[in-house]
Amino acid sequence: MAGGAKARRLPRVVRERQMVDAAVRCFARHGYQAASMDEIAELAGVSKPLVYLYLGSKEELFTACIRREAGALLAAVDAGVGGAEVPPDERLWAGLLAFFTYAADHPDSWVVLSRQARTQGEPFAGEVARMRDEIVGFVAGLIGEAAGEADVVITGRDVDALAQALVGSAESLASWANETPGVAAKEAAATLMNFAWAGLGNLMKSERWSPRRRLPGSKVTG
Amino acid sequence: MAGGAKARRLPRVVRERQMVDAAVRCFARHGYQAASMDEIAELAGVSKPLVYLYLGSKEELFTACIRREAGALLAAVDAGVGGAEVPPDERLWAGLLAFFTYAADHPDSWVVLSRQARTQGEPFAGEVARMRDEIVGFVAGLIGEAAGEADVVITGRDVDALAQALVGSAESLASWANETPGVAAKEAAATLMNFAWAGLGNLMKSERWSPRRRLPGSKVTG
Amino acid sequence: MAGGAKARRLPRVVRERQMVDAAVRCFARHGYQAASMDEIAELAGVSKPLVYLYLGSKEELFTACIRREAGALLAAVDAGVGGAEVPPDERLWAGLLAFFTYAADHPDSWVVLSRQARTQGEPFAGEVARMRDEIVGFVAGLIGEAAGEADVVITGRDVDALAQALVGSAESLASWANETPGVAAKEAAATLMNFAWAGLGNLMKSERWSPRRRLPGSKVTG
Amino acid sequence: MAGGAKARRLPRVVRERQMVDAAVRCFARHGYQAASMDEIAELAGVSKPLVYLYLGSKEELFTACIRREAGALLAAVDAGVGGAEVPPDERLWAGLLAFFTYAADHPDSWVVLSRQARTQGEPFAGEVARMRDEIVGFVAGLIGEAAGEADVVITGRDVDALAQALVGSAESLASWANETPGVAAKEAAATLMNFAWAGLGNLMKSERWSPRRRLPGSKVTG
DNA sequence: GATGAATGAGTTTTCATTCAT
DNA sequence: AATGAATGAAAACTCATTCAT
Repeated sequence: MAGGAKARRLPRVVRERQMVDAAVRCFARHGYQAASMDEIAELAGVSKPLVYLYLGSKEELFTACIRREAGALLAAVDAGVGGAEVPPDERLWAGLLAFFTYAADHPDSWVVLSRQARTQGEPFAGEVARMRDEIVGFVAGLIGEAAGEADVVITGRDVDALAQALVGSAESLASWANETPGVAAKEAAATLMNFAWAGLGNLMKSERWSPRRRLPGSKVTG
Repeated sequence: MAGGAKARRLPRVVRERQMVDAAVRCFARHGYQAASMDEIAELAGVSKPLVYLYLGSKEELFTACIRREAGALLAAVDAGVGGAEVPPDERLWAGLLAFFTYAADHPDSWVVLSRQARTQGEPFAGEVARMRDEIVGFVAGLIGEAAGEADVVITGRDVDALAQALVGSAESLASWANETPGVAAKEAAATLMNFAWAGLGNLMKSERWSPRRRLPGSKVTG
Repeated sequence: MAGGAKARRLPRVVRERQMVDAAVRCFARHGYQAASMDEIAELAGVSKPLVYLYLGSKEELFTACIRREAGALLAAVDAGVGGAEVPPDERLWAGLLAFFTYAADHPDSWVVLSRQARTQGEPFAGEVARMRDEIVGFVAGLIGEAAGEADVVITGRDVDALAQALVGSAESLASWANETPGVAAKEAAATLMNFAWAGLGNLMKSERWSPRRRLPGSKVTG
Repeated sequence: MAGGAKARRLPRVVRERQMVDAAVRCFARHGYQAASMDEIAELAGVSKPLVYLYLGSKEELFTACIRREAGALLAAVDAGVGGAEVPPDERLWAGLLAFFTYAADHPDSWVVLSRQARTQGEPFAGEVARMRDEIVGFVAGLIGEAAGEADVVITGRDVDALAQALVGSAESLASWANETPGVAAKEAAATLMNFAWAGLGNLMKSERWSPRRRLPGSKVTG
């Protein structure tokens, strides 16, 4: 008797994967608090005590979800990005493409990481913040590298701020793309690349925007 | 006898404000689900039944928070932005400045709007999405206007995507600024202005970024 | 200024009547527990503290309702029934007619007395039981009287049981008549008179029903 | 180890029965609204969550009580009544006996069915009304049958009204018997049989009661 | 390896009731 | 004569978690 509809007595690793899969889905759909262990167990096709036996507690289960999904996202981006011999804009492009592709392919994972985990306070926010910091750091590195190549001096905080801005726009675009039918990952990546890298390029050329001077109360003149 | 520690028998409007104030704080700190009506009532200095008498239910209370804070944010931005006679970049600058200032001055409000409300599903997500859409629309208008001035043709969806990216980076920067000591609203606005408007400027000049061509599997050559 | 839509500053007696009127209606519709003092006060057109000022408490209010309505029902029946010079069957007929008429004219009152009050345990059940006992006693008196006239000896308990049965059938018929369109009070009274007085008459003649004798397991024979 | 004071880990069916038993008792004593789930759970010897897990909600629990008890009452009556070959008066006698016996043996059940359920509005009143209608229908059938045998023509509504009256008197007697020490089921059934069947018999013989004619305002003359 | 049975602790919500004016 | 403001107490219901098998 092989290939029954419901496999019993599976090895632990398989069962754990099923459970975390189910949990990611539930957490994505309902949020951490509203997702119930009952529902997760049912969706995983196991009994509740087994979930506790393998994953410990709801908190640990959520943490496991965050860790696994964060790792997968980072791995996907890392795999897409080339080594130091590739110029920074190419590396950013590759990273963005990998990122948008991951977000599109794993919408539940993306919702958990970008939304649910960050609103649940510690320890979850910290857990996902670590991953985000890594990405921000990666982007900051690229920006710094580009600045170096262009012989431009930028303060560390400016670099951080720019990286934050870029990552934020990527996050926003990813969610928008997931919710808007017909927006491909490649398209989103291209838009962002145009938007961001060009802006960075100008910064490199020290072309900064500043408000025009005008007399208080007077109308603006061309 | 003035200035007692605990004011009793206040008029309804005052009490309602106190309650919504307390609720915003609790919801910001713990999220919608984890915040308890008990805690909110205590923080507001009233009994739970009064909260229900005046605000109806937890759901209505959260909605009231979202509406009030979204209104305040929009009002702040609207008040900062000039009319159509002001050029778009100036209007964006003014809007960003007002936005970052609001987020810095009302961190709980900002957390509720940007994080908590958006993760709680309907009807809350929709409530705050309306406000965000207004801002995205405002930014999209500016971008379109700038494109018109530069005689550049951009598709509506590209404008939308750019607006999403810009708003996303502003959100990201606002949260980062709030969590990073010593980052002023003006500074954040300036960074974003440089980053974003310059990027848009390049787009206007049709200078687009595109990946360099390379043979599959081959190394990239500078 | 006379004849306004909402009269304020009414004399106490009037206000109390309004309140008890409203209470009877609410208690009839929702039952004692489910009826809320808020609703009663609103229906009476006064504020809740006034209800408490005049009627004391929910329990006292319900008791007041029961007392007033029970008194009204008894008064109606008493008024309809003649004195001792009238023969018992005529008195029963008059009482039934008055009773069915009252129940039809005051359906809320009847619901409160027959259903709501009796299910709420003490002290309410006792309150209404007193009234019912009076009616049962009245009926028992008539039966006893008729027995006396017919020179038949019946035990007190038999008389009680017969009175209980007669009153129960009257109650049942009254509720049925109120819920069944087109059944007049007079009709119900006539049906019951036929049904009951004839049965009593037979009893008077000592014609009793008893199960026929039959052999166990055998078929019944004519 | 048998006969422990408190049995733990019982199969679901057993627990459910215990819970419904306890619920019937509480509902009978306090009514639907006043009975608390806490008390029911305690009386059943389980925790509240288990009650909710097995029975769903207070409403469903009450419905379950009504259904079970109504079913038991109907089954008891059905079992007592013979088939169509038994003459109608014998069938009525058997039904009444079974009915009074059931009411005496299960006083809580009887209180729930006759009082509590009928005052709680829909869906409970409807639930129990179905059962009562079955009994009324059964009685109406007997009356009709008897009328047929006696070659008497009665309208359907008269039959209905008589059945309502008979059932009402049975209900009244049952409650009275339960509250009055020393009244046996058999005695109550006999009283009712004498009272009711004789009355019906007279109806069959078309001996109807009617008020004597008298001049308006005049005294009655023997 | 896996589960049916069970619960402590907490949630939102409601309501009769009172105070201060 | 009358009320807007306010609450203590308790209700229904849920959920993460564990035990015994």
